[in-house]
Amino acid sequence: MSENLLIVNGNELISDAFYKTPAFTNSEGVFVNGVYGGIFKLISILKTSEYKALSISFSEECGNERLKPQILKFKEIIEAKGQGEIPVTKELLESLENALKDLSPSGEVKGASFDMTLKVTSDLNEVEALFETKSDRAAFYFLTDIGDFLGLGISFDGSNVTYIPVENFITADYLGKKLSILSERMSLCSFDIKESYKYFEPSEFANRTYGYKDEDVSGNKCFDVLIGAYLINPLKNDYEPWDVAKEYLKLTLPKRADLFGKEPLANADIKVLSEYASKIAYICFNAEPLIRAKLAKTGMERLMYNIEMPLSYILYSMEKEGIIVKRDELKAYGDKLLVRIDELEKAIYEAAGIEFNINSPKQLGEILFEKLGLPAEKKTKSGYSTAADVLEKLAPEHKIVADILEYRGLTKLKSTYADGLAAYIADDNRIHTSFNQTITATGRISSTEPNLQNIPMRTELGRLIRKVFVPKDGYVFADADYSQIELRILAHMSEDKGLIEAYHEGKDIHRITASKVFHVPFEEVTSLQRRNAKAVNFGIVYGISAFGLSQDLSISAHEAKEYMEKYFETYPGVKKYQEDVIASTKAKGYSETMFGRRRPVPELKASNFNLRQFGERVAMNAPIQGTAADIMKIAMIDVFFKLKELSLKSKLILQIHDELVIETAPDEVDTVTKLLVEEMEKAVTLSVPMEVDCHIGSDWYEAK
DNA sequence: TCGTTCACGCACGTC
DNA sequence: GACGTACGTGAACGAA
Repeated sequence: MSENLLIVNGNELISDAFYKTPAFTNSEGVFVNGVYGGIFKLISILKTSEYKALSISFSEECGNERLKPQILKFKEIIEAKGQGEIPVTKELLESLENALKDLSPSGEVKGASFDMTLKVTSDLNEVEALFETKSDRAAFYFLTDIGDFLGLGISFDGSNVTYIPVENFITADYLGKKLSILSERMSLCSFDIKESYKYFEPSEFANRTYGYKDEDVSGNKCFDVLIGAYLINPLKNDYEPWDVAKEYLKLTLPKRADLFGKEPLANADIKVLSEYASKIAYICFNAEPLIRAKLAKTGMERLMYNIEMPLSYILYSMEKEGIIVKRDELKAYGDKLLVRIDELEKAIYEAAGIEFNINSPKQLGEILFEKLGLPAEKKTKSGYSTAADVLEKLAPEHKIVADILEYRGLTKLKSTYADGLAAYIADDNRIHTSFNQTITATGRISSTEPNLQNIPMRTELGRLIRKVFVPKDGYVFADADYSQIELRILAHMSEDKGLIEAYHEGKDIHRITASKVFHVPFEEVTSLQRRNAKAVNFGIVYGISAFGLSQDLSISAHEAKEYMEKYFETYPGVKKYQEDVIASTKAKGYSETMFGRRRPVPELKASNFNLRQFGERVAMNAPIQGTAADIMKIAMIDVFFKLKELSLKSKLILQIHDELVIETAPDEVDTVTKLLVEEMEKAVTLSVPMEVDCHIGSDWYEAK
């Protein structure tokens, strides 16, 4: 009960708002800025946290003639809602919002305003003095523009903000060092903190040589408002500062694009720059406690403090390290593809009797289904589907189809990988991808510019690209991946006896499944049976439908349904688990991983059947995929700090969901291999063993 | 009118 | 199920 009760001192709330909100009157000419601001704050707290009830106390004392009537007015409004503990309901929020409208002279609800004093200085003495400020925390924001560091906004109390432009003695490195030192004695908060690690290193990580224990949640070191907002709701498309300002503080901050457009920030007015950076620091300072409280309420403190925050530092380090790509060999690979692409292009034009743009699904559709009269399977919104699986079925009908498929495959390799990757090779001959921590709905990391998490693997020709990814001179790659981590998590979470037992046997899991499902001895499982069982195992993890499975295996929906029924007979715990997880997700409105990471699933309550079905698949998949992501993140942190503890030269450089790549010094190969396998396997203890395979190679092709 | 920019759909690479 | 990128297309926009 007490956990969910918000206790408010009414006098303080209104008094605080009275001084922070500019004076204004309601339509009757009575000053109401304090009431307005107070209710505004109350609503924002109630909305961003999970209080079940509200209790507001008042005292006679208020010490200010102008303040008193506003406190009384507020008391009147609150007492109309009930006495003592008032339940927090939708109705309560609505009536509070209506009260706001009544208070506003125009009837329009306005956002709160920045209660901020901004000082701009680059005077060395002043800056030195500023960094001596006594406080238990600070919020800052590095204003950067395509690599240029322009200035720093920083606040120690959430109302006085200083903007320090980079000039003269005040360099980016100087400010970074100041922050590093500051981090030794106070908690630091920023927005998208990974971007500031270029200049500053929090002492928590700089001095750390070991991972994080489950039991000590390291609550108060670094804090990233962006990551916090993401954990609370991972479904949003973006988390710009203005967005957080609006959601948590009801403040309006212009979007960066609106303020500066595409002009380089260096050209912008110092006043605009300083205001923008300072407001973000202000937002961080004031949103931090709200977000911390919400993370505590929702049980995501460990995720935030022990996992995501240290991870952001590690991702920065991996990005900075990068991976060497052999420019010339990549070029040669592309040229080789081009020869064959040209041949195919000619053959396709020849067969079609006309030159057209093969890359255009529209034109291709017209050629195949109208000019050549192949049997069409109209699928997409805008015309014929020419997707690979459709074309494969058409292949026997006309020789052009096979050529088109090959052409598609080769041009994909050429444009996305050969040419695409080449554009990202930096002067140090390395590709420095961006690992994004706040994109995915499930908790996975994503990689962009370029995406190094989808380098070809399936076909031999595609896989050859991996030969151009190499470690530095004399070094090798150590590549470690979890074996079927998601299926193992399913076994653990579903507590299915058969599946758990199967993993303890330590034999080929797909073969065991086939043997059980098709009732044949382990040794007599055919390769087709194994393939089918594997597809079902795979599909189950995705919460696949019978239709989806039928597509995967190119069998009828009826057959697919039979497979799934047989599967559920074999592993009844899995079926039970899936039903339970759908029900609980629906009841709670969100799914949860083993570590408490949440994903809202509003689709489960949709009236549209297909959307609801989608919601069910999400509910089945998100806890599995998300738990795998959590485990890998823990492993990365343990591996990273272990490398540091042992003062190894080897560096973690890539993560591909269930796989880690370390650029390994030749004399450290044995240590690193052992370390990787050990740390990854012990990142979590499940009811099934965790298995990690590690390979060494002199390029990524060989190491995989 | 022409060229550029943008959002969108499609196709396909990975785990 | 979860992503990111390349490409073609058509609409919107601005300059000429």
